[in-house]
Amino acid sequence: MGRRSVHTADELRELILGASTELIEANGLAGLSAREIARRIGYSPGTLYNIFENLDDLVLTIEGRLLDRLDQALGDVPPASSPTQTVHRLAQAYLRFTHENPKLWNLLFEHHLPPGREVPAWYQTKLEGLLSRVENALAPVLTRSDDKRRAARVLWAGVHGITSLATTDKLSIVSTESAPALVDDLVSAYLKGLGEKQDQLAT
Amino acid sequence: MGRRSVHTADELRELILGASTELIEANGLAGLSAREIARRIGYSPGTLYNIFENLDDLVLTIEGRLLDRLDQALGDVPPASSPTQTVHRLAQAYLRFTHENPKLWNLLFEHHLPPGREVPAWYQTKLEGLLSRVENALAPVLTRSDDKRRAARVLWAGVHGITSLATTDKLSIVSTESAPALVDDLVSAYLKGLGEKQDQLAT
DNA sequence: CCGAAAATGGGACGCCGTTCAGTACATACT
DNA sequence: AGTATGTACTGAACGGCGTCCCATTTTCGG
Repeated sequence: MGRRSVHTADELRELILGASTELIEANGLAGLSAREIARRIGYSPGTLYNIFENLDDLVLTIEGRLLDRLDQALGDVPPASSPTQTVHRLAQAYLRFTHENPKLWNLLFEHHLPPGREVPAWYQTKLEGLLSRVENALAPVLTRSDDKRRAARVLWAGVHGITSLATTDKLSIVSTESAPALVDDLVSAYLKGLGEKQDQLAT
Repeated sequence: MGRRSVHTADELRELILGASTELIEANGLAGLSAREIARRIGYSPGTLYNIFENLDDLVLTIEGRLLDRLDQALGDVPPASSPTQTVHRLAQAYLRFTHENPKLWNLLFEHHLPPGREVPAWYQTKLEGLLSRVENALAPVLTRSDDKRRAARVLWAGVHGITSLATTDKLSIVSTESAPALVDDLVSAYLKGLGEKQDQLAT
């Protein structure tokens, strides 16, 4: 068979990404297969390889879009009266996002590149963009940029840890329902502790 | 071929677990395959299924032993002068353990059971045992058992988040070298913040 | 209208997990 | 010692997978 031209390359690309996303939302990374994608969109497996280098490339594309969506969700958070409150809002928005897209979110951690292959540069850039949202929220309260960097990373990792344990079947040390309370507790206690430390340094 | 009886069932079990562990340490879960295990130990793939129900069963067994090893490592941590210091030591011991066994540790999060299958009861028990080590360390400083539970979970999840981001290729928001400092920062600021909260409640 | 380029299908290769019938061996019994 | 019994084991088979590639068909430029 030859050129069908019932879909443009871009349309085909979106078809593939759409079908892939559905498969992942249904069954995680394990539910994804080139053959199943092809079946769903009515093309043969080989066609996928005209558009994506391989499945890893496809998955990275989906991950990129997911990071964009999270960035947008965090961007939609209105700044609150205090930096502390803003961080709380960001953390809860992150939590909400992961809760609404659990399988897709897990993709970021389920998926590994084959040994030796590096993550693309734009991927790292997107992550830094997300982190900088937290850093900016912390700016009024932490002036030293090293402190800001560290605090943002600790908070990010902490919230990630909670959501990661909550959305993973394999050990719910943390239940889905308790996650928001834990996140609040982490953010408030950690920031309070940081504040006290600063006071000590100031005296 | 018939019974070889060059190895007892227990020896065979250990051979299989040993080869599997090596494969995972080399290439993560992706490096594990029933056929490759069989090749390495000089048996046919079918033999594995006399001893383990399937690969998931085998992997869960490895995970169980890993959790036991971590439990032992945490048990070897000597109590410090203050509860806060003890928690610091526990956190650093956890970090060290994951750093020394990165691929094996990642197994806990890479591996998912097929949909519908639940984690065995002993697995949950082991996890609770680990958590209770943190709770016990917090006991002198947090009397309300709810507070203890929450604080232990937040700390556990927080440290997990940091190590998880540090040991994952796919985005090193956190570098391996900076992880210990982040863990210290998290523990000290969080506990300080908790202390202040308590003071407030006491007044 | 024809030739060239491009897109696609479909089969092939070498993997995978898992199952199972058959076989060769060790043991138990006579 | 010889035979019967049961079991540990093999190896092939099934249906799946990712990826590659060639033949074919269709579209487009001239």
